[in-house]
Amino acid sequence: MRSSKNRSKEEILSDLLTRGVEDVIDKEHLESELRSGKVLRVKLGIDPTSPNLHLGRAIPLRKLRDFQELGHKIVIIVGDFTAQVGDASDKLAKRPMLKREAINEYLKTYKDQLGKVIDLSEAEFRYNSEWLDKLGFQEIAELAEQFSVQQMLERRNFRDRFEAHEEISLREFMYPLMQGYDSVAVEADVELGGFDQLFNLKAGRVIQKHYGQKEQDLMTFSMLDGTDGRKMSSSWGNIIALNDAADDMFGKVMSIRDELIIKYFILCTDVSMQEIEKMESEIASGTNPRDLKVRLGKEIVFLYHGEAEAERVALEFDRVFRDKEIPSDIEEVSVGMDTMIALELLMASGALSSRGEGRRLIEQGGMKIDGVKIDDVDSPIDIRNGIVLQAGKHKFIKIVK
RNA sequence: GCACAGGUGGUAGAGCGGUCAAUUACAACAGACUGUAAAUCUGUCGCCUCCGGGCUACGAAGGUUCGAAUCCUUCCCUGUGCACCA
Repeated sequence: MRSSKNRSKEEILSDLLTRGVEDVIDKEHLESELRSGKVLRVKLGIDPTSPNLHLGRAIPLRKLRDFQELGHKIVIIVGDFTAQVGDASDKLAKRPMLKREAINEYLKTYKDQLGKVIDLSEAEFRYNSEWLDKLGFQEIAELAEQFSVQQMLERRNFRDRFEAHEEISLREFMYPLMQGYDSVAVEADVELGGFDQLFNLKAGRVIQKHYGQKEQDLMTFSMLDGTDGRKMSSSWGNIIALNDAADDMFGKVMSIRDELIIKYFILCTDVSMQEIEKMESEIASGTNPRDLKVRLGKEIVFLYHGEAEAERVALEFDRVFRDKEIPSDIEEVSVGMDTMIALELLMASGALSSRGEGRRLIEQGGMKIDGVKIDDVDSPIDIRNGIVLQAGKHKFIKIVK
């Protein structure tokens, strides 16, 4: 875990309850609990539905870290059972059920990723198959009794689909029940989630009450937009993954729209709110957003790769994209020839998947050898050891014999 | 079970006998410009090509036709409505 800047408890506390927060229920109760000195059990459910966690998913994780720093116990529910069922929260249409093998596959990589944000050694991990596998129909029926169809249909994405005559599977109604039952199983005091989780989190309160437990408080957070401006989601392919290589991570941050900069600062970095507000007014008064975005990129890379990498990567980015120089560390490909036709060389470099694509790239002026544009598909290239082939803006390959 | 609607390229979603490798939007890629891999603008966006064209594609299999993503048959799948619900 990369610890946050030195913040006082009071600072953590005020950030915790407001920064990037959409809802807190019950706010007064939670606040007094937090000040009571009691150790709270703070739950976050993670469904292993894709191999990579991303910055959006890291938002509640970062909140968990805050709770940890305040001395509370965090409980990560790995939704190995629920992942098979599929949540409807973030989908307009229903989600496919995942195969068990796929889930296990995804799970393998999770702990490393989680460890970048939270302190694993102090976290409690539970798999919800532990209790959900055992639930019988009797009990499920009892859970279901806690909700009416009308209540379910009040949920926005169910209602919309209902009105549009689209399918809503009964299975999807079950999901909040399961998630709620998780809260009972681990006796959660607080549950966190994205804004889209509000309904599910509330269901947890109802179910806990049914089991005679104290109702959990809940917090939801703003959703993060991805690199293309749509909500960050693995299925859109617009994610910045916690595992992304430092260069890639920085580059992706630089490719977000300017309008998202502040939101990213709030949701994905430890930069203080005062400072963020200052930046906001700087932007308004005409500061070049690029500079702030660079700062943002560094802050984010810092969190997941450390300070040295953050500095390095920012310099590298300037070198390659501002000054148009050649990256310092590039892939090498060896070709066993003295001279090659441009297209053949391009294909041999492995940078592209089809020859048509290669032709296009050359015709569009995207192929360079040692910085010199090659504009004819057929032009012969002398292969000297170490020449640098550039295929478009991003791909650099060193050619060796 | 009955009726209806539908299955098209990474996604959404047009096309409804030839002019369809398939409108458009988003995503992606390239170029210009810039402040960056922002924004904007331009171009590209199935595979191969000796740039003439060739090949494979519109759920599957057959069929009609000189010619089908488009019509017919069967099958598979999806959704909605209705019926059934002791």
